[in-house]
Amino acid sequence: MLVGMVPGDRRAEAERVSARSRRATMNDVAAHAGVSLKTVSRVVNGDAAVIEDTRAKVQRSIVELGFRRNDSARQLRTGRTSGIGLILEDVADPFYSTLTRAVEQVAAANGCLLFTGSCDDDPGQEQKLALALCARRVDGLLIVPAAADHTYLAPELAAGLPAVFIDRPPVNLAADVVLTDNVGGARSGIAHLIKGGHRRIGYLGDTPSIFTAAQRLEGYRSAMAEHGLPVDEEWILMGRPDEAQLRAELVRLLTGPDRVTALFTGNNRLTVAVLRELARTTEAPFARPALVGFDDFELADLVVPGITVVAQDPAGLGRVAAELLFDRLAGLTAPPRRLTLPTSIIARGSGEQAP
Amino acid sequence: MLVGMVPGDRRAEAERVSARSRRATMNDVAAHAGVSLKTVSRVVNGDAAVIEDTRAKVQRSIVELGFRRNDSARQLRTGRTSGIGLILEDVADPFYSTLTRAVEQVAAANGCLLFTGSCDDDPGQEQKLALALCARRVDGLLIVPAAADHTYLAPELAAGLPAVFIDRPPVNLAADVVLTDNVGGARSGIAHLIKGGHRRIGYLGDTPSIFTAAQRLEGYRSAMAEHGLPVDEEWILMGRPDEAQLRAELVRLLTGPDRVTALFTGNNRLTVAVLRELARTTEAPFARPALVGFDDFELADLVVPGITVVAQDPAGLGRVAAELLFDRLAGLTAPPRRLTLPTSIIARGSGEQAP
DNA sequence: CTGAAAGCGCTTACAG
DNA sequence: CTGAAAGCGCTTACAG
Repeated sequence: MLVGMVPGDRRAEAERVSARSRRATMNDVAAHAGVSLKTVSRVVNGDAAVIEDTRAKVQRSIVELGFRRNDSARQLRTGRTSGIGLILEDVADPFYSTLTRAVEQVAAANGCLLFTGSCDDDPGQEQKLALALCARRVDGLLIVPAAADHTYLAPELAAGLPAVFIDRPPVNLAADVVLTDNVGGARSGIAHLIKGGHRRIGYLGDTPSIFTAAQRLEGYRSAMAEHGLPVDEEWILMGRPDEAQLRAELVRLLTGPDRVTALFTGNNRLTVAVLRELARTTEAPFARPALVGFDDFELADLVVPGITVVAQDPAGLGRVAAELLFDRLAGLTAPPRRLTLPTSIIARGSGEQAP
Repeated sequence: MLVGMVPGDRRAEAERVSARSRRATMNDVAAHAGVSLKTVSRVVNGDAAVIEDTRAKVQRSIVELGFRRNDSARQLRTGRTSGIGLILEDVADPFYSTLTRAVEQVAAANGCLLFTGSCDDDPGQEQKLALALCARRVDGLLIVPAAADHTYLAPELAAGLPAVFIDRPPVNLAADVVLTDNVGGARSGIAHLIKGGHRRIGYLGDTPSIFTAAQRLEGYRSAMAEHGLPVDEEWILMGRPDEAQLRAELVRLLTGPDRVTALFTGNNRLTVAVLRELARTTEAPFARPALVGFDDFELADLVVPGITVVAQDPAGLGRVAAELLFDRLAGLTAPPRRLTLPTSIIARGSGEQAP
């Protein structure tokens, strides 16, 4: 008992604590209604085989006692949790939040709740989240992976857990995966610039160890090669530069006799970062380049000129992956599948600028 | 057995099914290691009081059997799920996804996983999600409410469930809530326009039944009144117009001798919708008004002119609410609290345009 | 330092 | 249409 409590407080606290530690159970409801535990279970689960009179009596006891079924017990008995987990880089990123919403909708349609967890591209965090979800016995797992090795999941998959990877394939693990056509998307974006007359095209991509970043760079190289254009390695910039670095690199790329006339940015963060730098330099030391970005983003149509993008389908990735997961839960047995979603070019002006 | 299966398939399927239905338990590990169930429990939970030799033996059995603790059982026994739920309008909206990320971080810091659910401002959906989470016995609930009545949660709170409301207060229920200073924010935005010389200011807000929409409108009215400016009710537009309606209303507001010289938009969806309409009408039938929007958004600095906003702190809302929730879980007993987070004006050009 | 027994709150399998 | 018994896989309380 805390210092300064009066007797009334003591009772109030005892009630609070006991309320917290003990809610009405089916047994309590059964006793209150004068029926058996099993009959309460039938009523709670909407089992038809209960006479209306009994049902009403039980229903009254349920309301009176504030009973709500404890799903932890149900989960333990049935082995199903009606929950799935989604692990991604950062739910605050519009790409991932759109994907999350699509997953949520498929989950809801299948009577499942959704756990979400951001791992910030940290392999350790991914593993920690994934195994925590496994311990909770989620019915399935959806992962935008950060790890470079997924053998840690092998025992879980062997035990029957279905997992679907999104946007990047699993490593050292056989599992379903849903991807964007990164190579084809980048290739089409570069081809678009080449068709517009550009022959010297700079490429800014994410850290090359990231699957999608490597794929998109490959698309760039293959498009250039297809059109018989040489690539100067100085035109390629991979990583996550800070503002100052980016600005310096842009100056380097966009000035001098060997400058590029167009830029391709490998994801929307890079596109926006480049836009911000270009906007800051109105008294620019360089001519504004043509620009095509991988990934659409809100307001891409409202800046001037509008930004031409290679659009992915984040909602489609989430939806297709979740549907595949529920196919597995419904009993689909087939070798791991790899699905690839197409991209589309949305021309808005920045990519149609002449050299 | 499916048609076309060969005996090998049958065994494979049986193994798959049995793998799904039966994982190694602590009992299995105990038998395998030749120790008692309790000792396995001690090892799994990192209990110090186990001699190293025993610990290693158990650890080996755990790995060999692919054991992972079943948290459903643990949850049933302990009454704690180490999970919290977050219900909001739409996780794909940047405002909510930012908020979600902040909640996730606080949850992770407290060893909790996070359930998220979007209810699309549908009261029925909110209730369904909330009660499903209650049945799972989440340790706490975070709600951006859609419902106009929360008595349905009273039995749950009475049973000890802590709940914190975010962005909008609960109705007919005593619970913690974290709000944005909507009245003050809108008032400061309007005052900013008035200081710039505007006397005729149009107001576009969300459906007035939404708490924040009503509060912000109140801020508009009070700022106008404070400065002795009359408000023509024709200047006020509440709701969610489609493109054609919005365009018609903008033409009405922005043309003629009685036109307004500035607009205040009550949320970022309206701000963007207005921007889109203004951008479409380069051969506009009206002069471009000054514009201040409630809510910041990405790229607000990249359109021309940059958009002046009254910025909220979505991450702050999520963080503060989650911290309050964990304070309650840590035993804080105090009357329900109402916290209000301040807004700030970010001037970028659109709001500094002269009448 | 280790273990045997009870029990968390449900559903399952079976009986009548 | 209704019920008594067993058990899901852990942790708790207690004993030695």
